[in-house]
Amino acid sequence: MPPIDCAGYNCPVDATLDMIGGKYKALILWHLIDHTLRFGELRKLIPQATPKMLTQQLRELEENNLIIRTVYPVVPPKVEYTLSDLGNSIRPILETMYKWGADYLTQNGVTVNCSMKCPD
Amino acid sequence: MPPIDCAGYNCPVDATLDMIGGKYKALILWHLIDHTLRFGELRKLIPQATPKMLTQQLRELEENNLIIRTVYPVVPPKVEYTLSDLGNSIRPILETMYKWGADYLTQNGVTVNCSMKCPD
DNA sequence: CAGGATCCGAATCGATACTG
DNA sequence: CAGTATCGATTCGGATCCTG
Repeated sequence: MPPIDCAGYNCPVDATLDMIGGKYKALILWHLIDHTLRFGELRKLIPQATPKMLTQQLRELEENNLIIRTVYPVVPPKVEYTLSDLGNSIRPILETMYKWGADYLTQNGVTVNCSMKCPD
Repeated sequence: MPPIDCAGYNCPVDATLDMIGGKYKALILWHLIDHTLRFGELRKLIPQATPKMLTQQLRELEENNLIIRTVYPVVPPKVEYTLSDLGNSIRPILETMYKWGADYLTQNGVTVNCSMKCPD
């Protein structure tokens, strides 16, 4: 493992955090694994996020090329979100974090009764 | 704390993000791997963090039991920070994120020339 | 040496209302 | 349906000065 200016903002770990560290980003990505979803579906899956926040997070994920936004020129409007290849490549990170977090919560008496993709 | 629902803020991935997502937390944890460090040493390793921020992040890491703060009752004051077992257990996450981030940066033309523990 | 205290501007987040 | 626009509350982060 190669050198970089550790102190700088370009540490790989920080770069990763910048990509998925946003308020609802991990949740959005997780929901999109193996699922193409529409805006309204994401709203239902993540009700605590206001439309504004959801839009913002989705736009940032799109800018980072983690997700693909497809607009169908129909009425009523239809927009679908799906993971890009880059988005898919991040799956191992989410899974590693999921496992650690689940262990941690469990050991602290929190019952983890969902796979985080549960709201199905 | 009772069961959680996916949509709630207690998804394991979010719990993990809450623990290591702070401004300099990943960096601090990374530096502490295999190293016990004093406050002043951390300051030199992470010069972009003001003392205030560094203290704040360290306190939060301590509250989450990721690090151990040892105060030696001497003058001048001497305080050492070291990873707890829980802190050590998070290493795989940091490494997974490091690898993904390094690949990403590399593929985007950013030269990653340090191991993030480089400032040695 | 290792911080605490204080001030303040910037950024984030949320609730609500409105639109093509 | 899939967002915008606006406003206000909260939080974050940095600069500066102070202390046991």
